[in-house]
Amino acid sequence: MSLQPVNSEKDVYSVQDFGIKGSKHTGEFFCKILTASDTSTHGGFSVPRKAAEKLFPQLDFSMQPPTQELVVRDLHDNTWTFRHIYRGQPKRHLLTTGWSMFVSAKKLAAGANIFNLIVVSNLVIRVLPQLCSVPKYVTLLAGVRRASRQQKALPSSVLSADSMHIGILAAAGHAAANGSQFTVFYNPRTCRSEFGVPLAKYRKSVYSTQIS
Amino acid sequence: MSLQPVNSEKDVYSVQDFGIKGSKHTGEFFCKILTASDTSTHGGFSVPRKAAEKLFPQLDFSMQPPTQELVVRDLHDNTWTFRHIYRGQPKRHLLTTGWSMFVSAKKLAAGANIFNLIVVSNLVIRVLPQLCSVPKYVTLLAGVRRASRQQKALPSSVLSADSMHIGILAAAGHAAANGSQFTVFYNPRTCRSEFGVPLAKYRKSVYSTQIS
DNA sequence: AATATCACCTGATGG
DNA sequence: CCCATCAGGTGATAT
Repeated sequence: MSLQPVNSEKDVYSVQDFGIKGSKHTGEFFCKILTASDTSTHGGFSVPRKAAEKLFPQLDFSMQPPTQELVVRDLHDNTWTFRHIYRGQPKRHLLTTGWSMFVSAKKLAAGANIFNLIVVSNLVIRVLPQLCSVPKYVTLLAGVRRASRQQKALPSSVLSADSMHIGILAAAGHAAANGSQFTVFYNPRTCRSEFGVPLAKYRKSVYSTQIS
Repeated sequence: MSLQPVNSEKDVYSVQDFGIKGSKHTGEFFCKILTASDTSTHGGFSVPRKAAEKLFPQLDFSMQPPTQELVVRDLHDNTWTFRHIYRGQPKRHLLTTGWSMFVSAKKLAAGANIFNLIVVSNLVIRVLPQLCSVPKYVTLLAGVRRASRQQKALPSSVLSADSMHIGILAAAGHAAANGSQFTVFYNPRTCRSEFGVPLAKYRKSVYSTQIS
């Protein structure tokens, strides 16, 4: 999370402007339980046909094979670039180059073979309208699952929670006083989650007032 | 083993004529302990450089990449075709197409990761002089290892060993009486073997007389 | 320097 | 018929 000082009213954004465009966006997402093949280091992401055709910018089918570059942005405003290709026999949509980096960065993992269970987390990706003439936002919920083997707990800070709060507040106070940017790191939650909720729905239900 | 009736003196071959050309052949073989990569379904066989350069027909290095087809014959006179290619960074000799069929047919397997142990068996391959102007025979000892998991014993015949001998002799006798061909199937040994011995050496030490 | 392993792209196959 | 998995070829990297 990056916090920046507000210099004018124009820098204040409402939740509605924050990328998710309300009802216009309804239904424009898909959720897929990741398979072993999707998360293996060996291959890419097999995109369900309907999702690709409905949500992705249309491919130029005169190309052999049809290919395009998809630039997506996650909730932390990190951008990810994927090669989107339509190939194979029978033909199918795949994300190849760039996908494995995303898998490892997000610690995505397939579920056990028996249950093929993936716990969906709160990761949301919007496909940037880079290759469309009409801006088009796509929401993609990516599944996240804890590795089944017991993970080493991240070395938590030797500071107490109170000390950390104080430190963070001090940093924020200093930045505010000087009009400079500062960054707050937080631990992404590592517990399992049973549901994936579209960001807009979450915000609507949680916030009663706008945030800036 | 295929046995055929002898019809004339010209059909009698000495051991020397049986493919292995005595001292001319000395040293023209190599032995390699197969790695996991060599036997995986994923790739080919990584040929030790010295072996490839000394024993294989020379590649045409004007090709990009240099490639040739190697036709080899095993002791049972089965022929196997391998694509021999020199590629990668750094450059190396590989057998690709055809190798995996050979691996599965011969039940080749890498050793345990810990020991990388392969038991060398009595498989000998000669590279046919197909692509050389001067006939050139190459001996290659391929490693064989039992799968470490307990294998189902092959269903042995319900016949006793004595009964089988009698049956085989009867078949042979009938074929000999009628001047027809017959075939004896035998179980390739499945036990581990600590050593690989060149065929010529083995024959020299075991047989005091020629066989036809 | 040689080569074992790996990441990654590919079409084929079959549930 | 979709797509999960597989077999196989490639250069990069580690050993």
